[in-house]
Amino acid sequence: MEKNKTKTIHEQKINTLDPEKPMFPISVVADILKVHQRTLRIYDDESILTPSRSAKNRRLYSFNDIERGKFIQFMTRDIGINLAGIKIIIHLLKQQKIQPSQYLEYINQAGHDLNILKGN
DNA sequence: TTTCTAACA
DNA sequence: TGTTAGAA
Repeated sequence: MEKNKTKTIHEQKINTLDPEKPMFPISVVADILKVHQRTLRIYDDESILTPSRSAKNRRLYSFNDIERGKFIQFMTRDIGINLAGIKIIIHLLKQQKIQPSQYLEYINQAGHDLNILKGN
């Protein structure tokens, strides 16, 4: 019937939902974040968003990587901070062990507190 | 066909 | 930031 069924349903479910599992190629992420692939490669070069790599050296982004990407876009587009600033902020968030799923909430609150939000 | 790096506009 | 050449 089903070939290659070497894992239990339970294990497969865990794999599917693991937010750190590298799954998406650069094209998909660029589309989701509405940025050029070039931009994602620059983030990678600058150690701002560093996906893992496949055996063939292709970038593979996880759900958490995409959350980090949304956060980066929010900071660049809505707050107007540059990459040097983003680099520092990400470093601080990491130190404080803030999870990627909370990045947007965290920085949005900070933006309101400081009245530095553009638009919205 | 897609992604890679590097370089140029 | 966007585009492209050439390789893999």
